[in-house]
Amino acid sequence: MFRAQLHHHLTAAFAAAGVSLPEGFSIDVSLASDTRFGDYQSNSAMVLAKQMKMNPRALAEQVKGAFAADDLCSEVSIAGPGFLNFRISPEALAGKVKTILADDNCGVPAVDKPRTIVVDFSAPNIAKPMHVGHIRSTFIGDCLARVAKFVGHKVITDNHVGDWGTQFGMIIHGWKTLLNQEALKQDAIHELVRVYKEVNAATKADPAVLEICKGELVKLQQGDADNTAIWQECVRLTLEQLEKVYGTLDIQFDHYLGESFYNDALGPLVERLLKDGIATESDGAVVIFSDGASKPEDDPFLIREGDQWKPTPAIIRKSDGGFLYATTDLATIEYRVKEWKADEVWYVVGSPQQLHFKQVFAAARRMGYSTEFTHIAFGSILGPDGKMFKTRSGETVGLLEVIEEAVERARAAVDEKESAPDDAQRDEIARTIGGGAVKYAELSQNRLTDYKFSWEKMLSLQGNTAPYLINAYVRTRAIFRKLDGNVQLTGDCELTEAAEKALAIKLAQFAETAHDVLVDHKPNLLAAYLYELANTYHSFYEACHVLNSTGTVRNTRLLLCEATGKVLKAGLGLLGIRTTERM
RNA sequence: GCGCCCGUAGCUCAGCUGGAUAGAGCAACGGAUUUCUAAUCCGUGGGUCGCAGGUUCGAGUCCUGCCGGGCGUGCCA
Repeated sequence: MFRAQLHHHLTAAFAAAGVSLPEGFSIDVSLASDTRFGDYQSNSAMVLAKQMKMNPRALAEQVKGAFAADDLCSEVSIAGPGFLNFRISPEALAGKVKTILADDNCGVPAVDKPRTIVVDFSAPNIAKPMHVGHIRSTFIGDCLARVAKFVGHKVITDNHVGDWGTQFGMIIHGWKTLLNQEALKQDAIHELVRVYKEVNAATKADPAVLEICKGELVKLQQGDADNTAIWQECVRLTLEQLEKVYGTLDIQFDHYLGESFYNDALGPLVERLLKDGIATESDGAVVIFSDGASKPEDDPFLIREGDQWKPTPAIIRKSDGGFLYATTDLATIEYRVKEWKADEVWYVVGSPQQLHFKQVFAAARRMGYSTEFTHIAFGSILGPDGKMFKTRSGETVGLLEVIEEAVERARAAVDEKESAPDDAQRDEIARTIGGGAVKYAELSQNRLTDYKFSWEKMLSLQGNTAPYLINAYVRTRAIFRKLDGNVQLTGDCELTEAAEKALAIKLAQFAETAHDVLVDHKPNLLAAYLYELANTYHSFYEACHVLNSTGTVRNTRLLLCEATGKVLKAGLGLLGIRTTERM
């Protein structure tokens, strides 16, 4: 990629200019903040001059004089206090366009050292529907897994479903007393939720019911055959329905190892932690306290109370003998490291669980695991009142409901345009556009900030949306459809018009973007890039007519169209969004 | 109380390890179509980047304090 090439040449130029870099200093090359100055820029001369108390402008001149990459850059200039600006030569751009067309990965280089990365995301609960609150983890996790795989990592996706927990006491009791078999066949999750809610209400009215539920839970935990069978059926029915949802979302998992998968490992794990002195007993529970290895302010097991530090241990076994999700998470780590040889584990889970993960990761390190754990946190989707969507409150919007509404609206737009001859095709187009719109609404957003859920946002088909990007792709295809196979593309590629060059440089930057997404695990960088690419293509499309042109100009533009279509399709694919040939 | 996160245009949001005149979309207004899909393009207006200090050639970005909001903080996940 150009940025890496420039970085290489610039580093050499600093050395050739006789500048020795301070320890730990790395030269920066970034996209130009304003394309009037160039395609790429470096601020390193200014930063370095400051550190070394030199004149930044003079240092920049020195480096510029030593910079040798005539084949890559048509222009190197210095501006302001010492910005180094680089313009990529039309020849290099043309070469890159051809590389994108020839390469399966659109010219995106693979990482030097592929790693085995487990991505843990989505994690819905059994006997509960997926609601909009699951959007973030599901879409972000899927996207990051796709990108990681795309750049050459070995990726294992694992859906850590919530298939074990205290709610099963109530569900089992409800199953035995309130279940409607017909309704269960119709919509299993819906019926399970109904039963759960009814029992939940009953326990509040009558403490005796609560006792019965607790009894059912204990029986389940002790391996009672009837209750185990009911639980297994709940899991089976829910997963069956979830698979359909994931199917419509184009999301796949390599594994569905839910919490229950680790049940047998929990007891021995706690005993081992006790034996190794990592965990201790406290008030009847087994907990992990601080080991004092890190500074108090960095210690996840300490919290400041007034002017002293008070312990906030991770509890791994309750005083009643029950285990908690910290226990399960530790057992899960052991499995992923031992069985899958994971180098990294990414947890795509909301930011409220920050402390929990800090503790779990710290405990895992104390257990001797050097695996790199990352909590890929995200903000909350808020209700119209600005408060969190609560899982319990029932006032949530279903994930499928949102998708269906989006598809319906897209279908109306498709009908209006009459872009496809028959019904089945229009349905397919509407699904692509509607589903894509919902995904894009999420993925184009910075994951760390909260945002208010709005139908308008999720369903918008105008502006910076998936339909806009898909439309750009459709336009690339329409041109080739018009040619009806009557074209023989050659290697002739001469970029002369500003719009052509702008498009070519944008295409080239897919490589940088694909890698940048993983630096901070931010899909919105990819979405922003694709939006810019589509925007640049639309401008090119208006400025440079393709089919009316001839000779090399025509061939060049056709190459640009082909490359744009290819990158858009690949990029949207990384967001988990499909494309369509017409719309 | 303490910790973490957030506050940017009327609304929804970008803003990459500090960089050039703070950008998009929606909404508003004005243009563009005998030509490759107008779900498009081009343009106009719109800002005390919560407030006050500080660091420096340069701060939306880093530091301190304050205001406002959210989340978390020993036996739910």
